[in-house]
Amino acid sequence: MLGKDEDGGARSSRDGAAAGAARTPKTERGRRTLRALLDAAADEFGEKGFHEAGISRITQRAGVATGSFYTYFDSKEAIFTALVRDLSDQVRDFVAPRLVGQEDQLAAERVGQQAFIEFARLHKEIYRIIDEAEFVDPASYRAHYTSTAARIAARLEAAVARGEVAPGPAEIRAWALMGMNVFLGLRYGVWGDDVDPAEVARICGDLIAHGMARRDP
Amino acid sequence: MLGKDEDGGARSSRDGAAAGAARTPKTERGRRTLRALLDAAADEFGEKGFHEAGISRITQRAGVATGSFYTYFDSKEAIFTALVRDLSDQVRDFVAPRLVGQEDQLAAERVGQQAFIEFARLHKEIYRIIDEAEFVDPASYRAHYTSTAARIAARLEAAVARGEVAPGPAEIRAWALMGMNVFLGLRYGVWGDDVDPAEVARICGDLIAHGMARRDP
Amino acid sequence: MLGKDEDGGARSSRDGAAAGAARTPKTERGRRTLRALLDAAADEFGEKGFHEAGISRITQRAGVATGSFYTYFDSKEAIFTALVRDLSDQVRDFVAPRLVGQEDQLAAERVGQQAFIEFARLHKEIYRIIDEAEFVDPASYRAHYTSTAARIAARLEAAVARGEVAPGPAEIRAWALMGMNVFLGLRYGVWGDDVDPAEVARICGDLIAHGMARRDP
Amino acid sequence: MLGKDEDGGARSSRDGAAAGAARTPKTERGRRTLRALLDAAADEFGEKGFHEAGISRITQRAGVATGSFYTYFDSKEAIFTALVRDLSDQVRDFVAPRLVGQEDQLAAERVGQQAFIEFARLHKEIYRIIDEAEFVDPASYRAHYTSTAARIAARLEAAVARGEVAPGPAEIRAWALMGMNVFLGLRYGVWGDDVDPAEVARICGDLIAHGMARRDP
DNA sequence: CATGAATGAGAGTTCATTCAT
DNA sequence: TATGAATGAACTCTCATTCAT
Repeated sequence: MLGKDEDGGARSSRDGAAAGAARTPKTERGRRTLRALLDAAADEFGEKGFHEAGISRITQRAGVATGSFYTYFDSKEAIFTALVRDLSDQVRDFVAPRLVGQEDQLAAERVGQQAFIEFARLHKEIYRIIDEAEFVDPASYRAHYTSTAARIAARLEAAVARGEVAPGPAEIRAWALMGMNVFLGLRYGVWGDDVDPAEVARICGDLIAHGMARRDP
Repeated sequence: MLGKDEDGGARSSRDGAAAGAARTPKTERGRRTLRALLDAAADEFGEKGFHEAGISRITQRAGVATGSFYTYFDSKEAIFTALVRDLSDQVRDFVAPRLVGQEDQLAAERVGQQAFIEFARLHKEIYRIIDEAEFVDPASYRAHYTSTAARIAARLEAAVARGEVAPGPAEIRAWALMGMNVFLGLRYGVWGDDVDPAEVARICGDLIAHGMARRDP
Repeated sequence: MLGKDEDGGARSSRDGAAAGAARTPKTERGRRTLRALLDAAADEFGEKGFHEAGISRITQRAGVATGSFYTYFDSKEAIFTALVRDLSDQVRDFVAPRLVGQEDQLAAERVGQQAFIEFARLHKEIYRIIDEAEFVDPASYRAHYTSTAARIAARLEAAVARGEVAPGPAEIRAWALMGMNVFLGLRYGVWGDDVDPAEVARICGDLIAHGMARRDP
Repeated sequence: MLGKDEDGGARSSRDGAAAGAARTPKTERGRRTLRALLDAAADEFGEKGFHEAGISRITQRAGVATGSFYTYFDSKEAIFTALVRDLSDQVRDFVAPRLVGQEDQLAAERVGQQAFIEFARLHKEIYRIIDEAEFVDPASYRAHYTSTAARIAARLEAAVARGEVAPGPAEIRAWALMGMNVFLGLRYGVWGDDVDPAEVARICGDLIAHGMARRDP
């Protein structure tokens, strides 16, 4: 599943996306074909899933010949990986800017949660694609969650140091937060839009901050 | 992903498991063959995943002829569905008994969390299988989480009524709890056993009960 | 295709039908099972055709176990052959009685034609089954038409000798008559009942008797 | 069974044959492969019949890889249908030219009959293939005979109007003529060549023209 | 004589990838 | 760089027949 926590880092944003897996075209025509293939792949993988998707259906959607596919990608896995990365960048670029400038870490978590649900609503097929990486490319799936959790943990430790958050084991807490995040995104972003993301984020933020135990006066 | 919350209900435990998708054998010999196929399928799907798994490899593992598979299942999808249900029953039967007799609901959630991680450690392949249902049999995947969340929500509402839990929207909270549950199970049950499940459950339970905000004296 | 011309002969009528291909049961129970299998086979072959029909579907229709089939028949072909013979007897028993006592041979042909169409209307599935023998059991298919034509030819020769019919090569005429017979049965018996069989027989009989050339005064 | 009466109409002769069921190749090489597959299928279906025929045996005969079959046809049924149409065109192109320029309609029918028997002698396997369409593709089988009969009927009506043929119901007569035609083709074209087609046509033509009743002076 | 599970060869079909043009 | 036909291994699924009970 997709996590919200792509807060910048090494990769160059957009444009050069998917550069690792795809051959870089030298002509303008080639660039158009590559983009057409990625877009077609997003549609095809989104509709059918990795295994039901077909290379020739992707090329058909893109309006190019079957053989042209291998001018740009080495294999079906390669374009899938390129696509996951392309989309992963899009999440990061959507969420990251909204995290900065918040009052404290708890507020930032709440805002991030809300942004993530909103993103999921806009890109339902993307959610499914990244999820399937668990089966198509397990290493990257694992890496995605491990690194996302590590970043959340780092933020929590910093927040503890700043006195915004009560002391406690950062990693366990990070995985718990990520789990909430992902499932609320699934339920209120992808599966239904019956509740305002801001409301979801508020409830979730309150739970993270104060728990659910009865509060005596 | 798998949720812990299968606390009883209509389905008869074990034995009749997978009854919905498999043809029910009329002889003892048939019963043995069916069980052998399900066990073999759990191994095969667990190792290879749905698409890489092969019917003939399943029958080989089970020690029966290829054709015998179709005496019990209509298709690869059918045995997968049957297997998901079979395993789902196993989780429920493992977790449910430990939920009863707890002091209050917050304690029950903590105990359930611990039991779930322990189960995940014993059946790592199972976790992967149920996860893949999102792609192989989306309806059952969705049904699994929707109904699990509904049951958590019902417990929370009862707990609110009993005054054990502060008032708040049950459904959102339920999805948040389920998300924590699933991801902690993934991290500390399947991917690593470097932390004691009891410790994980304690931290998580504390988060659920009191949140992470700094507590002033 | 089926011909009308089963005018008695060696085979014992009904009852012992299909005796050649099926094992003769010794008990009353066995006799019932055999009959049930033949009836079920008529339905199954009639609906699906030989290749799409299934032994186990036949036994299901008959309400017996799969294995019981081989108590009575050696193979799928065997029951098919038995069935063709069973049905072939039925046509003969239906048509033959009406041929006797006609004024002359031309009248007999007309009456036979009418009876045949009427039979086809009552047993549409039977028509199809016998037709398929061309592919399932070519020898018997060929034998059926060859012997039917031979009998028609013999009748024609007798009629020529009696002066009822103009001289001419009997075999060619016989095949021509049989062809008309079969196709009119197909069109006005099996495919449609929009025309009265008596009318069809009258037109056809007139053609056989006087041809279609303009008759000058 | 095959009828002789494909006298022109909309379909473009040869070349574009089978266009309805086969994918149209875009290169010359593709055109050659398609033709090789159709020819190989005619041999294979002719020898073995539809159900005993095998796709891989067809591709072997054609000298192409198994998978190449599906570049041109969707299924075994599809190539069978294409083949029926291809062969149907061949009959039409063989018979139709000889019908024109005859003295009157009765002469045309006689000539057509003869041509049809001659064609059957040259293409025995074709006869069997089209016959099996009754079971493999009933719709096209039915359509073939229905439309053939309709064309014969139209010719008869025109002949009646011209005074060449005595008045009478055209459709019934058409089915009777087609039946003769088909069965004489089977007997004297496919099953035996012991009689000169011209002789068969002469006898049959005489029957059609004047019937078999004794002609008093 | 009945039962129903077991058998296994063989079928049609798919599709990622290659390659001649 | 584009094309689209060619490839062939591998798959799921069928079903007539056998046999232990």
